[in-house]
Amino acid sequence: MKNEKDRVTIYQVAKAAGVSLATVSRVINKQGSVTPETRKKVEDTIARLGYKPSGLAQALATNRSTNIGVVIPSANYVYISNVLNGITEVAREKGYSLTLFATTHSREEAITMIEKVISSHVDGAIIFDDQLDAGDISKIASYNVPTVVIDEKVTGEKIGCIMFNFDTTLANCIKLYYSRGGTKKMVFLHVHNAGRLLSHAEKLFIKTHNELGKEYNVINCDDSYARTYAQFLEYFKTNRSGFFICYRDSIAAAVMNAATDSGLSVPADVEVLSLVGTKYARITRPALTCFNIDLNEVGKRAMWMLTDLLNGDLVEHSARFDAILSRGDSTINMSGNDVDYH
Amino acid sequence: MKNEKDRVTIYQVAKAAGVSLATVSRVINKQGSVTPETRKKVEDTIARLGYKPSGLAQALATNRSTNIGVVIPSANYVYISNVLNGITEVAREKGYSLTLFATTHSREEAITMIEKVISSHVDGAIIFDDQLDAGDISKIASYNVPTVVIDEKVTGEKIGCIMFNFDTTLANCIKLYYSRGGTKKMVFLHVHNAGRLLSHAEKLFIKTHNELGKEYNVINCDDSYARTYAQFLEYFKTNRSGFFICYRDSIAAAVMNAATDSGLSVPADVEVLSLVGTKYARITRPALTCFNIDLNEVGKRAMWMLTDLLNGDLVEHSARFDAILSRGDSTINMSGNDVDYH
DNA sequence: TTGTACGCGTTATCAA
DNA sequence: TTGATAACGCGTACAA
Repeated sequence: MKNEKDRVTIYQVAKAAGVSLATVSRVINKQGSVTPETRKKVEDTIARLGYKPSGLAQALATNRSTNIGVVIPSANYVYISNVLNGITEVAREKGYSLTLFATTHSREEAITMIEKVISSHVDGAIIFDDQLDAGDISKIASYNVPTVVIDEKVTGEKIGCIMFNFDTTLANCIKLYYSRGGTKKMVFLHVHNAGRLLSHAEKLFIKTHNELGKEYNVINCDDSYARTYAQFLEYFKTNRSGFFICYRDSIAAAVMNAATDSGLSVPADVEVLSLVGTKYARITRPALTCFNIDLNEVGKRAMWMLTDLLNGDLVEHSARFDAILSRGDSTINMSGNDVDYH
Repeated sequence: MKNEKDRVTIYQVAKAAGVSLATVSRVINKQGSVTPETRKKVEDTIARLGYKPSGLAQALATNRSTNIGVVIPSANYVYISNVLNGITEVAREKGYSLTLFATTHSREEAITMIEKVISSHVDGAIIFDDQLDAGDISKIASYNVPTVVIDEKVTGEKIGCIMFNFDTTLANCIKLYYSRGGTKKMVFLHVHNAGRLLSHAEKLFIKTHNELGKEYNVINCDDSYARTYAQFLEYFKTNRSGFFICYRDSIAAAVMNAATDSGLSVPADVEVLSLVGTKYARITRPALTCFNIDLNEVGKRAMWMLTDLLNGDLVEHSARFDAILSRGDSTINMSGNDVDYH
């Protein structure tokens, strides 16, 4: 079928088929006009030699790589892989490949990734990384790389953005809780360096409590199930109640399991709410009440916006996803919608 | 196509700095010798013009793209994203970018992805996809693309593979269960088209039972928490006991929750075991007994093997990861290790 | 130390 | 319908 030596080039195909390489190119791209017989001759030699055009050379010649750069934190979270998955789906549909640029928690590294994205000659980029601010995004766009940003408000000719809105839902929840006679003290679990979504929620949590004149608490915890579970096993030895607002399902489950394993009843003694809910909120017992944004859908939307941007017909450069309260059994007085996690 | 604003090229930098483009190239790659002053002059112009070398052109010229192709199913599973994450970590360390080729359940699509990998001119590939068999892998390797395959036995000059071993652990578990006086009927949950790992486990399950002369059951179910949960809510109306072996945590949790929500006790009435365990096995109550392979580690190992392959010094072309029984509270007579999910 | 010229594998523009 | 030939942006022997 093929020699294990060098790559078969278009030139070798041309030579073997006894035509010019221009003709081969026409056959490959089904462009221009070629005699059916020459076409067949060329196609046969292509098959015989096992020739595959080099995407690299094609991209260089056409200035189109059909490749999208994706910048995401390497943190192994379900909701991140949900976003990635949504992007993947639409990208496949539209014929784009994805080049992954995974960042750690360091901003320096994130900047490096931006440089790589620019160098990599991708047709566009989707960025979902807290380390990067509007300035960084503008920079990448200034290099003529159409970009869609997730969870950061940036606008521009070649920029689209998708925003999350947890604010309304969270504020409503807190108010509803107290208006329905909630008496447990509300506790916000602070995770260091967990991104702007959480710190923003925390600010809102505090602001709302101040407005209502209610007491609250903020507790530091690790972004790890095991450690948070251990921490709260200790915690519940002296504290026997509370309403805990947690970053994501794992953390919420840690608090909840620590509570039940300490002989407390959820939600009678302890109530728990997860901010970034995933399908795993459904497998705990009790099921977790959580805020939900369909992050798979967010990924799809991001990729759609990007293709529109690439085609020059994106009209609405900004989209918003509102968090929906998905009611589980880990809270008492929250009313919310049912969310289908398929 | 429309003309976009032109990219700053090495040639423009050379012209602006008053040197030849070879000199600029030397500065970029820190190769050859350049006078400190010329170097500074060039570096300044680079900064002033905001020049970024084109990875495409570099790759074409050097025949190295510093890019690895990754073929994985698009199914949004935790264990897949764990593998991807492991690959990502090491790739970042070694200075490689990843190009993602996501496949659906169709074999046809998987083949297409193989073609794309070959075309994309990547330096190497990591493949984790059940749709692809040894022949497909050999094909990609015949195009001189060093490849590491996960969960498929393939050998070759430019090929490495990582195998999973669930067999020993599963067979031992089954035998142990009966030898310790297990009386519940064992039930294997068959999921259609869920890949060779599961179908292999199923065969082994049946074989072991036949050898022991024990009765067993196989039940079809969907690879979805919600549907399996509903199915078993129905099931437990008439069946009040059993030992269920499930594909992954979501499915196992569905069966377990359906059992407890039907008033059954786990593990007294119903025992549940998850084959592909993840950290989510720890957040259910009772905690799930599961088989565990550190898939993050698998991803890392795959990438390590690939870099060795690329450097021509891979000695052991084949690696094996044994499943470890991680004991939870969803079974009675299983002994196993503690697994740290960090 | 620096510059010239060619190659990498395509596409695209002309003539023929 | 075909075939030279010039880009595309860069690396690199080789020469100066």
